[in-house]
Amino acid sequence: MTQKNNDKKDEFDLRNFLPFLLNQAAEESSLEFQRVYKDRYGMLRTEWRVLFHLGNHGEMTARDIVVRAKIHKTKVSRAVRRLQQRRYLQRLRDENDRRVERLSLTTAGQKVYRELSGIAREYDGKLAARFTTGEAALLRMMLRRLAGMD
Amino acid sequence: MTQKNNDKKDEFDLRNFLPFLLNQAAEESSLEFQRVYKDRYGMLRTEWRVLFHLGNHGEMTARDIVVRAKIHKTKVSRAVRRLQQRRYLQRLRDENDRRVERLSLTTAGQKVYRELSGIAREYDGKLAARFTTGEAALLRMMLRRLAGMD
DNA sequence: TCTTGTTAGTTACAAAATCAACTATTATTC
DNA sequence: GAATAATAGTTGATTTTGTAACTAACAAGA
Repeated sequence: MTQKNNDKKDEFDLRNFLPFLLNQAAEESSLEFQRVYKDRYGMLRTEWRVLFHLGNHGEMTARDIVVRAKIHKTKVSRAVRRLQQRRYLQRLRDENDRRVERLSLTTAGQKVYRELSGIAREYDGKLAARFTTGEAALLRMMLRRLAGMD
Repeated sequence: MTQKNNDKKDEFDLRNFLPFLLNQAAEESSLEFQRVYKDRYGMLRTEWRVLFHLGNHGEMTARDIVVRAKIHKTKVSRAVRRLQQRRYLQRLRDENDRRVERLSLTTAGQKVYRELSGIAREYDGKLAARFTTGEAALLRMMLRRLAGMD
C-alpha cells in the first residue's frame, strides 16, 4: 500500500508541468509573429504590446497599460519613449492632473497597428486551425483563467 | 454584404490573441513557483530548467538540453557553470568525443531536484484543479501541440 | 497651510539576455 | 592525409531588463 509496484506514477514529469508547457507554447507560438514586428518594423516585444493596447483600446495612460497588460512601469516608460521617437504615438499632458500623460497613436502609429493586427489575426487563425472550433474556444477560456483575466 | 453592419467583428481583439494569452498565462502561472526556486534556492530560471531536465531525464550533454528545452546554448553554458559552482552538477568529458561533456546531478543536486519537483507537482495540481480532469488533459495536449512537442 | 502620504512616471545602476566571434575537437572530401 | 567543413561549448561586447531610488504633482489630515 505504501510502496506502489509502479514507481513511475510518483515521478515528476517536466514535460507535463503546466508552467513549462505554457512557456514552451508561448515561445514557440510567438516566434513567427515576432519576426514580423522585429525584423520588419524594428520593434521590441514590449513596444508592439504597448502599440497594440493603444490601437485596440484607444487613448490610455501609461498606468492603464501597466495594469491591463501587467507590464512593469519602467518597461512601459521606455517603450513609450521609443514609440514616440518613431512618431508612432503622441503624449498629451492631462491638464486636470498634471502627473498624467494621455497616450494615443499618431496616424503613422495607427497605420502600423492596422498592418500588424491584420497579420496577427491571420496568424492567430493559423494557430487556432490546429484545433476544432470548440477546442480553440475552450483553450482561450482556460488561458484567460490561468492568466487571471476573468 | 461587403460592409457588415457590426464592424466589431472585423476588429482585432488583443485579449483573445493566442500568443498574448499564452504569454500572460505562462507568466502568471510561473510567478509563484519562481519565488520558490529564486528566493529559497537562489536559482535563475534557466538554472532550474537545466536542473529539472537533468533530474528528469538523467545524464545529458549541454547540446541535448539546448535541443530539448530550446534554450540558447550560451544560456545553457552559463547555467551549467553556475550549477557546477554550487555543486549541483558535475561535468564529465566524453572520451569518445572530447568536445562533449556529459552532465549529471550530484547528490546535492538530486536532493534539490527532489525538493523542487515535489513542490512543482503540488503546484501543478493546484493549477490543474481549476479545470475538470478532462479539460486539464486537453489543455496539456493542446499546449504540447502548440509547443511543437508531439 | 504644512507635513505626511500617495500616485504617475523617469532615471541610474546592476543583472541578465542576445549576438557574434572564438577555441578545440571531430568529420568529410579531395 | 592535408584542407575544409561541421560541431560542442565558451567568451566578450552590446542590448535589454529588473530593482531601487528619484522627481513632480496631487490628496488628506492635523
